[in-house]
Order: sequence, then C-alpha cells, then structure tokens
Amino acid sequence: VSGLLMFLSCFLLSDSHKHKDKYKEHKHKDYKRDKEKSKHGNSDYKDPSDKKYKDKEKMKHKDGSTEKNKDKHKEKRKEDKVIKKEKENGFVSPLHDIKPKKTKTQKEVTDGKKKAKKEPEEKWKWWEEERYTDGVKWKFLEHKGPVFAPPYEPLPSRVKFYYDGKPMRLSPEAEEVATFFAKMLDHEYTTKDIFRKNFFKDWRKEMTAEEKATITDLKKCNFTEMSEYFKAQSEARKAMSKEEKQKIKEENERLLQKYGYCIMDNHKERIANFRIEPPGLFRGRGDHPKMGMLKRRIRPEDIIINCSKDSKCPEPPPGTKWKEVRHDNKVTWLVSWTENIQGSIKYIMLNPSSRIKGEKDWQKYETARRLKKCVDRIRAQYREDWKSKEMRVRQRAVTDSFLLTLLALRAGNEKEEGETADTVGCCSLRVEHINLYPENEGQEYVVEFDFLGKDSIRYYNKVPVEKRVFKNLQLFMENKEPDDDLFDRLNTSILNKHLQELMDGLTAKVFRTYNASITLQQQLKELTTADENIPAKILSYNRANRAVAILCNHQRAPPKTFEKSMQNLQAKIDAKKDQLSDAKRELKSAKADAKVRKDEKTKKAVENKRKAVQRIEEQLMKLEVQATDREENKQIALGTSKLNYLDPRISVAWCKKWGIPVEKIYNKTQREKFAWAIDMADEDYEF
DNA sequence: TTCTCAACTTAGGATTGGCGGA
DNA sequence: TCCGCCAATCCTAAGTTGAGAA
Repeated sequence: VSGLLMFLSCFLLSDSHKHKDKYKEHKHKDYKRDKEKSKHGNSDYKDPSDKKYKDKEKMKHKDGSTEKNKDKHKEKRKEDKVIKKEKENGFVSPLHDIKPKKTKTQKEVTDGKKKAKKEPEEKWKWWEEERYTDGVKWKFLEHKGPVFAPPYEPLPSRVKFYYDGKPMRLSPEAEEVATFFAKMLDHEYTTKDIFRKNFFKDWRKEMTAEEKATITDLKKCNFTEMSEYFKAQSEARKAMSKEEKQKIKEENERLLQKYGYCIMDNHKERIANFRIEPPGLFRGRGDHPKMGMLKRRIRPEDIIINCSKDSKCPEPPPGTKWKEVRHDNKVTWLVSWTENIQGSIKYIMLNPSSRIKGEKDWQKYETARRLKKCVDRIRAQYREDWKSKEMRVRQRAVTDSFLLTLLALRAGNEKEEGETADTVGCCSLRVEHINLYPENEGQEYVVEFDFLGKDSIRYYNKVPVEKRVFKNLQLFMENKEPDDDLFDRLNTSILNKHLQELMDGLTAKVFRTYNASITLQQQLKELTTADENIPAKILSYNRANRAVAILCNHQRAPPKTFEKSMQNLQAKIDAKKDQLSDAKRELKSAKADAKVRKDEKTKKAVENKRKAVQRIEEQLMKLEVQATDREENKQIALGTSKLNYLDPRISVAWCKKWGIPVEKIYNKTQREKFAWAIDMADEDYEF
C-alpha cells in the first residue's frame, strides 16, 4: 500500500479510534441476541455448462411468467451442483455463464398458503441467469407509458392577486406560473436576484398582451393571498378524514399497479419514475444561473415512447399523439422527453431492483474488484510518471494519484459557463482551488483543497503529499492566474483513455467505488469486536460507513430539527440516569436489608433489584449509543455511499459473520436493490 | 481533435407516512 | 387516540462516460 493510501487510512483510523474510545464507555456485553436469522444462503447452483436457462424464446407477453419459471425450477431442482464458492470468491465474471438455478426458500416452502393476499410470485433470481453480451438490453418490452402531471386547476375567484395594491384577475396561463412563485414564497431563493429575474422574464412570456403591459415590476406583485390559500389547502389535506386519505391511497395504488410496472423479457419489473415531472420553477443547486426559470409542462407531443415492436404500445391520452414511438433495444429507457431548462433529455427507467439495473450494479463492483488487483501496478506507474519530461504525462500522473488517494475527487468535466453553477472536479480544478504549504502544522508538503464539487457541496481538505507531487503542483501553478486551469493539458476524456489502457473498463469513477468499498471492508474488520452486542456492532458498522461517507464528501445540511431532537434524546438519557441511580439506591438498601434479615424473601428482592439495574443500564447504553451515532452523523449523509459505492456483498458477509439480521443494515428498498448480493454472498466474501 | 449529445449513475433536499410515546 | 418525529420514499438535479458528428 502506497504511502498516500497509508496516510488516508491513518486519517480515517485515527478518527475512528477516537470514536471508538468515546464509545467504550457504554459498551455492554449482555445483550440478548436477536433471534431472527436470515433465510438466505440456501440456494443451489447448477452446472455452468447448462445452457437451458438462456432466455432465447421470443416472449409472448401476458402469459404468466411465474408459472413458467416454477416449472423450470421443479424440473431442475435435482441436478443442482454446488459451485457457489467459486462464484463468490474465485470470481466468475458476471459477463460469463454459470447459470445456477433458483430454489424455493425455506419460507416459501413452509408457509405455503399462509398469506391470503396473494403472496408475491417467487422472486426472480436474474443473477442466476445468462446475460446479454452484445449491447442488447432486452428482447421484449411492454409498458403503459407515463403518467402526466394533473392539469392546472384555476384558483377560486376569491383568491386574489394584487398588482401595485390593486386586485387583478390573471389569465389561466399567467396565473398558473404565478402560483408556482406563490408556493415558494417562504423559500429563501425567491429573494434572490437571479431567481426573481429569471422568473419574471419567463412569467411575462406566459402573459397576455394586457397583462404584460400592466405587470412590469415584480416588486409590485403581491402573491400572499395565493400563498395563504395553498397553505390552507395543505393544512386541509393533513386534516382529511381517514376515509378520504384511504381513498387517495387507493387511487395511488391503482396508478402504481397500472403504470408502475412493465414487462421486460418475461418478467414484471418495477418502474422507477413513471410520473412525468410537473411544471414549476427550476431550482438549481448552489449558485445556479438558471434558477427561477419556468420548467414547462410536458405534453404527450413531447414524449418519445420506447417499447418492443411486438408489444402493445401505450396509448397517448385521447386526442393527443406521442412525439415518436421507437423500438430501440440497445437502451434501457421506456419513455423520454427533452427538458427546456438545459435542453437535456429526461428518461423513465426501471427501479434499482430490476434485472437491468442490478446487473449493471453488480458489474460495477466487479470492475472495482479488478482494480484492486492492479492498484499496485498503477501506483508504480504514476510514481514513475511524476518524473516525466512531458508536462501532459506529469499532470496525468498527479491526477491519477489524486483519484487513487483522495477519492473524494470526481473526474471533473468541463462545464459550459453560465449554464450551470460553478463547480469543479479533479480535472477541472483551478489554481485558486488549492494552496500549497511547504510546511503546515508540523507536516511537510501540505496541499489545501477548497472548492465546490457536485451539487455545490464544498470540499475542504488539507493533505500532505509526497515531495514530487508537491513540486509538480508548484510547477503547474507557475505563471498562472487564479482562475486558470491547474491541469491545463488534461481533461476527463484524456484521463479516461489513459485509465482504459491501464485496465480494461477503468475510468475515473471506478476509483471512488474501489476506495469506498475497500475502506468499508477494512474499517469493518478494524472496528467490529466479537464480544460487542448487536447495537454496538451496528454502531461500528455505521462508523465504517461514515468513514466512507467522509472520504467521498457526502454531506448534508444538518436536519432542521437536529438540535431539538438531540435535546430530546439527551433529556431521555438524563431521565434514564436518574432512574438508574434510583434503582441503584434501591438495590443498595435491599442488600443492606438482606444482610440483616438473611431470609429468602429479601434475597429475592435483591435479585430483582439487581436485574432492574441491569435492565436500566442496558436501556441507557442503547440511548447513549443512539446519541453518539446521531451526533456523529449530524452533517454526514450515509445513504449515498451505501446505495452507490459500497459493494453490498461486504455488508451481507459482515451480517452473516456476526449474526446481524441484514434488516438492521438494509431497509426494504435496499434489500430489494441488493437482493442479488444478499442471495449470493456468504460470510467469507472478500471484496 | 473537439464538440455535442445520449444514456446512464450519483446526489441532496422535500415530502410522506408509519410508529412509538403521551 | 392523537401527535410529533424520523426513516423511508420521492423527486429531479447534477454528475460521468463514450459514441459519433463536425
């Protein structure tokens, strides 16, 4: 492991050690183990050479794919061969065969018809099937098209808009856009100049000639009645009766059932975002030059439908037409349209639990694991390249090292000025984003990074680097203005081409995946202690997760209610402490009592008191763990890394190894997304 | 070689709804 | 049973990547 990586781990470790020490105070051993055991891990695998599972027949939609599968499974159950180990550890590339087959889980077998509500068909284990290799994404695709935003409902006439103090009736078009602004009135950005300017410009485009002539100054517009009206409406919605709420829920469910699924290659799959984005005012992140612009309503005429030729094509709403219907099975989207703010294309795609997303995800982690094998070689190479005569090569070598060691850096594409907020990544760093300190706080060759990254989240870090890197950076900064590119001979395209040469499939973002996953694995090893109880182990997991989130700079705004909720928790802890000292006092007097009387009854009392103390201590410890966890998490978002960077098999293996129910780590949605990992990883999985 | 665009992943904030405690 | 809180879910913006046009 290179010095830089060492540094990185030192940084992380020292940090976690700190946490750990703090934590030790409330460590407690006698925690009852959660009995619930994961049901996974009993699936059998069949001979890889068996090709029967190939999805070759042309799909005749409609027919119950489930039934079909069941039969397949029955017929195959006997011949299963165990090659599980190989699959998980030796690693058969996901792109290759091995078609193990699916077996019913214990649960399915035993509680056969328990659930009256038709228990969902067996979960399809797509990861046990052959993959497409030729860029084809599916052979059959049928869906119902998108759900459009509800049409605009004009305001009741009593709700007035005032211009320059006088009530004014707006045309429906102008009124609708006005309501978008009114709904955001409480928000800070309606006070921002750019937001107001953009809004006003776009609003005027929707006005009639007369309105345009009258309304010339946003400052003279009074939206408060509208705003009040919407607030009242949302209150009313909250106050609705159970029945009304139930009705809405049912309607949503109906919509979901109808539009929320598609049929792709024999299987019913969940769609991620089947609703078209409603019109509104664009809210970019950070200092976005387009904030406040009108995001227009999407009509059927804007929509491109993608489905297979032999499917039943979705119908556009009566009286309308789709922009286009195409049958492109080299892409995964079902519906697309072009958005008017940036002119980019938006898509309706499948849920992360779908085969098409899952396979890709799995593949991503396999690529990262391959990187693990050649990381040393790559390091050796870039260290060599630091000395190169060619500036281009040196710059590349420095970015390579940044990516490998300071993984929080994204690739950093160039961005069009004036189109988006001014943010940067590795390749697009400017001179003004770093400071060099030959010496800083007792360390040599320190680089200070300070810039806005994706979503305008600030990245700030001080990192000691090797002398050569430092000298190179000095060189790159020579004779440049603050707003000049630091790596002027480099962009993401060049960088990725070079990475591709180092390893097949290697791109800048693979480093993030690799670093995140390897860090989790190593931190879990480091932090998990056998004699800890489950809450303590989960705290360790969260800390490992947190180390990754810090590395990836996954921040969040502290929740608005953070202070309060912390206080509440603290109050609970204090109350619990009082309770504890009371209980202890009682125990003491019971003991004293027992000493004098020496009868069975008092002995029993002592025992009871002792148990009470123990129980309260346990509860207290749980609360304190919770407080620690929450405090440490104040500004850190764990979700992003959990969902996108951490090989789920590491977590699953950890759960299995320590007898932690996987439900404690992954919620329902996450379990669906990572079903493949939960099914295939056993406790000795190594990333 | 550079530019543009399509397709897909990654991201944080807003909203919702379910659950535990009063 | 009601209410407040928080986790889950929804939403959609903002990245990365690579292909193909200019």
